[in-house]
Amino acid sequence: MLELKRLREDINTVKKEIEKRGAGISFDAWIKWDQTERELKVQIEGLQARKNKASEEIVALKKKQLPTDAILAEMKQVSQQVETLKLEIKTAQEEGAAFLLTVPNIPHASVPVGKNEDENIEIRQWGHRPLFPCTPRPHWEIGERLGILDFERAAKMSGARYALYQGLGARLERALINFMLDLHQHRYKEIIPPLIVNRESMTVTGQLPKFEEDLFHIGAEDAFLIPTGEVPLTNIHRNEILSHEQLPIFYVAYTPCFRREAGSYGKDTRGLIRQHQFNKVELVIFSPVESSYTLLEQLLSDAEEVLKRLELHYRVVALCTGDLSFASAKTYDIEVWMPAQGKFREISSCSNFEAFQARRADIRYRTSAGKVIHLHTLNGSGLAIGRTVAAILENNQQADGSVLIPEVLRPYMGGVERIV
RNA sequence: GGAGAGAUGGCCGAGUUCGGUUGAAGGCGUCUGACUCGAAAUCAGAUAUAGGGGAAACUCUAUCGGGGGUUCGAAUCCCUCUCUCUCCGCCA
Repeated sequence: MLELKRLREDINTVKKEIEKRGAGISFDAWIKWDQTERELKVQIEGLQARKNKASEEIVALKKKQLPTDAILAEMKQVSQQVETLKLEIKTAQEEGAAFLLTVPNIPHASVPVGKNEDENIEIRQWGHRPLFPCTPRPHWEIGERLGILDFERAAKMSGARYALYQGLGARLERALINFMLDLHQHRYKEIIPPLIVNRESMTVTGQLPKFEEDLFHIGAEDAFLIPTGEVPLTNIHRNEILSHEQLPIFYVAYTPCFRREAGSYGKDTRGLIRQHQFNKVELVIFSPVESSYTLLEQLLSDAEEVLKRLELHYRVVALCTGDLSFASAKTYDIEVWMPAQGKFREISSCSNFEAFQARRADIRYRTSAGKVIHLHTLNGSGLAIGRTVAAILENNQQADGSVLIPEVLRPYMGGVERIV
């Protein structure tokens, strides 16, 4: 949610900034609602003040045992007027608030302006493409041949876009989870959150009200399966006032994630890239406002560190305004090299939401100057586990069909060096 | 699932029986000043958030878990939802 003050004082700049996303949002109706709301508020408050004064007068009259009929009758009327005006203001408020929940965040000044992902900017590359004696196989083929991935049986029990891991495949997935959690321990506090959250939690992080069709909904409870650990982690401090000494707060959590993937029919239909259920290690930071962009770089480098240790070739891109997600002010994607596809694929997304989520969640902190203000939230994948498995299978495949386990994972695999 | 109790400011905790200068006693904490070489102790004062008006001093409005109702007036009465606690049942 954007800052009301900013919208009121500087609507034209805000419009221009939002326009960079290419979202095509009109603020005209909101401006009217807001004006109506403020006008009605002045009227209501005037009447309210009269009522409060009258209330004191009534007490005084009663003490002196004087009649109160006249003033009671008058106040009854005033109360009715207030009632009517309140009904009017409620409509304006509800319409205005509902609209604001659908407005995306303002991109940070450093975000490159562009229409779509083609205009994202590559920041750096790390490592180099592995060389193969013959055409590298896609990871699903490798996984099925080695008997560690079974998509057919997963489809039988659940449908398309589910995976069944077996044997060393399951062990590799678990090894990655533990490796990543251990790696992030030095800065981040480990959390195991609920995987089912309520409507409000989803609204805070921005999945609702706009993207309900992407979520798995549990109708009987009006609850949702989380699409990312970001949701419960960010909601940890909902409606809280923290002290500046507590900040920044770093959290890491392993969670399964659940996504409907509505509208992505035909995309990545094979393999581990796009699943309805996948595992992820998520990093979330609660930051003082002045250091959130420094911490974004920190977050990014913490996520990169995982790929470096796994010795996987990757690049970092800065998303352009047209590719930025709804709640984000600035996002870096980390893309890992996928040899079979011959391209980089997103494996982590690190974002600074500034106060966008904090305002929705009302997460504030007391500054050293004693002011209470909304803090900044950041999150990043550190990393998506399924995609990491895919990257390892493809990048580390050998001519004989086996797959080498990255050295750092071997202690997590009981010393296994190679899947054959 | 059944029966009951509760939710008040940064924290603890009165007030709810009998609705009326109660934005809310008291304590703790925090801040400022006095005392002190300094500190502790002590004393005095200050100490919520949001929004409106005003150059400012200041002033008005809302907020006692959320929503709704009764009333001239609600922390206080009624309804409802959420959460917490106690007892019983069931359960990994």
